[in-house]
Amino acid sequence: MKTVTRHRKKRPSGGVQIRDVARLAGVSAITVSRHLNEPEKVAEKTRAKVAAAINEIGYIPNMAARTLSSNKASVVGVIVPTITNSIFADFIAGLSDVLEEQGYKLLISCSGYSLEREAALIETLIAQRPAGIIVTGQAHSERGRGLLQRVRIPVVEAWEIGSAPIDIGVGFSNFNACYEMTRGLLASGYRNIAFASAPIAANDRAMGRRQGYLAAMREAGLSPELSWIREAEFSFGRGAEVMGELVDSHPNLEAVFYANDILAIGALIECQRRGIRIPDDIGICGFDDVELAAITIPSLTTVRIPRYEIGRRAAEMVMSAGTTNGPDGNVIDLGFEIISRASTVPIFSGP
Amino acid sequence: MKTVTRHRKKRPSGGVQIRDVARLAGVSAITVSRHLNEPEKVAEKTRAKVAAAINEIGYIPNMAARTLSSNKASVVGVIVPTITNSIFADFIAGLSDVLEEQGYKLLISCSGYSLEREAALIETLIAQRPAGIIVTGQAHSERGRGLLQRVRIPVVEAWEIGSAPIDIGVGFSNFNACYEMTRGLLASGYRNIAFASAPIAANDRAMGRRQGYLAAMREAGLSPELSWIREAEFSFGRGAEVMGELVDSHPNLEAVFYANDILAIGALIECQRRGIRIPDDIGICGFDDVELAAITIPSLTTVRIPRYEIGRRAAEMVMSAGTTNGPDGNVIDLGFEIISRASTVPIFSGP
DNA sequence: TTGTAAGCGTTATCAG
DNA sequence: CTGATAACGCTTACAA
Repeated sequence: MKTVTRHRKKRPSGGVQIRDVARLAGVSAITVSRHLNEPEKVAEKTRAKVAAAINEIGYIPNMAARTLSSNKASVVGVIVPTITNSIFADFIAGLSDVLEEQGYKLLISCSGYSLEREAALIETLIAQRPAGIIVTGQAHSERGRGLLQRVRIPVVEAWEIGSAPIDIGVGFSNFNACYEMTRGLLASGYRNIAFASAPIAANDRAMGRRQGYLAAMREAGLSPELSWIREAEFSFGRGAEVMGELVDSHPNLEAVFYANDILAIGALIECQRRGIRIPDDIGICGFDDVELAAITIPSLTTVRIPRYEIGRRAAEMVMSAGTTNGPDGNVIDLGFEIISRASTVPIFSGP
Repeated sequence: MKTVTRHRKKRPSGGVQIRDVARLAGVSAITVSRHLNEPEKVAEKTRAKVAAAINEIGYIPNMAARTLSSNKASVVGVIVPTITNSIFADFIAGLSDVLEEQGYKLLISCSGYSLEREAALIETLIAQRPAGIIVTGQAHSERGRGLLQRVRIPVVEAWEIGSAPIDIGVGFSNFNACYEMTRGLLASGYRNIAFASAPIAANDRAMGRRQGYLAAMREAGLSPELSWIREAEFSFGRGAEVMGELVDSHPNLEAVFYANDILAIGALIECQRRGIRIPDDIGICGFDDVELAAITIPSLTTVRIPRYEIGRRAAEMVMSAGTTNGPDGNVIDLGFEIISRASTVPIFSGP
């Protein structure tokens, strides 16, 4: 008879494991696991021993193993167009504050305003098996949308709630916000109002804002020509350039509505440079209400949006999904606020 | 004799697995794994079958399992004080661009300028078993430092290279940058120069900047009293307030060196409000060279630092660690540049 | 070039 | 309240 002796193929292991803690504490691995995850199910005395052992050898759990074994993730993924725009930084701060409190980590990706790229990022995000996914806007490529629909975890679409969300929507209506601001400008006497936003391709928020402006203008019997509607990359410099172009080509220009404050502040600076008086010669308003908008000279009329709060609520929805996830409670409108300041004549808004 | 029949305890599984792909393609799981990780080791025909199967059932790999099995992570962790400060947003953009290109995901945490919090975040980060860790600065709590020293993955300390790094340092000397700028101000004739920075507790970059200023001043035979040295939270508003305080209490004030542009621009606005002429009455300079600094009126003299590049290089160092990780090549000085603009008299710097 | 078996570090399950 | 065992989905080691 032949005896085959097989060597245990022990692969080189990294650091301290749960069984090392168990051995030291004189208990089994599962008890250590319980101590970590359901301490109330472990006797006081055992708990003390385990805690001492963990502390002594500096054990740090392996989340990859935990995720695999329990099928419960400790990370949440978020995709924003860019982290460089401060509104998304504030948004992420909101997410981060809630998630870290709950012991989750945040996996951040930037799509660069490309829907194709977004879809690729969604896929690599799903590969990480996160507890939830938070994306920006409701516009996705077909593939991206398909992935989000099939994935079996909470999906939050943040920043735009115009359409029905795939799963959960948290944000405000970009259309309504710009519609209201434009109505305010019209009510204050402005007629020849130009509009500039970020490029609208792959950006449903910018698109919604433009549509809101157009709807209010048309309602007032005005039909802005194409030359009154601009797209500009997000920067002070581009805001300044657009202002110059508009002033040069439209002598009858009365106001410009910039769909973000950075463009608007660039415009403010360009006017100061050219000696154009704001609001006497031309009214300017922005969107976002960044810190700077309140202290420029003149201060900037704008739309305040709850950037940080959108992050918080989005994170909370991911955490509580399954609990509150009724077919009705899946859209959270956090609203907006018209902030009338010195860069326009006073704006009266509301019903 | 008693026969014990054990049921296979099959736990409910989530989605599509590698074995489903294998079955469909008529190969073994390991072949699918190879197709994904080392495609050159799989025959052309097999590859096609596997690719078709993956596509057909929409297989997305499980990174938790891959990480556990291969002991190779697909995420990198970074800890910054806050994501709201645009310099860290640019830094993260640099990290992100390199890492995503390499197929890695970025795990971001914010310490809120607390070293205790940083240590806690380092621990939860290590729990994720990332491929590397990138932290801000070289100042850490004892516990945080211990964790970083013991962890067996690349550790990059970014933004300050004053001391010997734990593993790898990428950034510039905050001391030198402020020393040079202060020398420039002195060489241009300013003597009564005030200095304001972010709070220096738990912030070795701010501390280094202040020390650089002090060293240059002392070298010039000047010993600024405490009232000339300020700390202010990062905001336009605080910059404006500090400017007001300095002007009110120091009639002989000639210049203010703000250790970040946001404070400096707040000061610029306060001066415009008060009718203080810049640079005629007082010189103002900043630090960081944010976009706005170039277009304020007057434009802001400042120190340009390679924020995005620091991110890129930090990421590259994490990726290549082990390859290039000699005892000498572990500090990368990306330098800085004095940018003389209109908010001071011209600054001549350099040797 | 492909396949088999074992193992990665943890937790679910069931037994005591 | 505690423990033994199998399983999570993938990759390494080794074999064919």
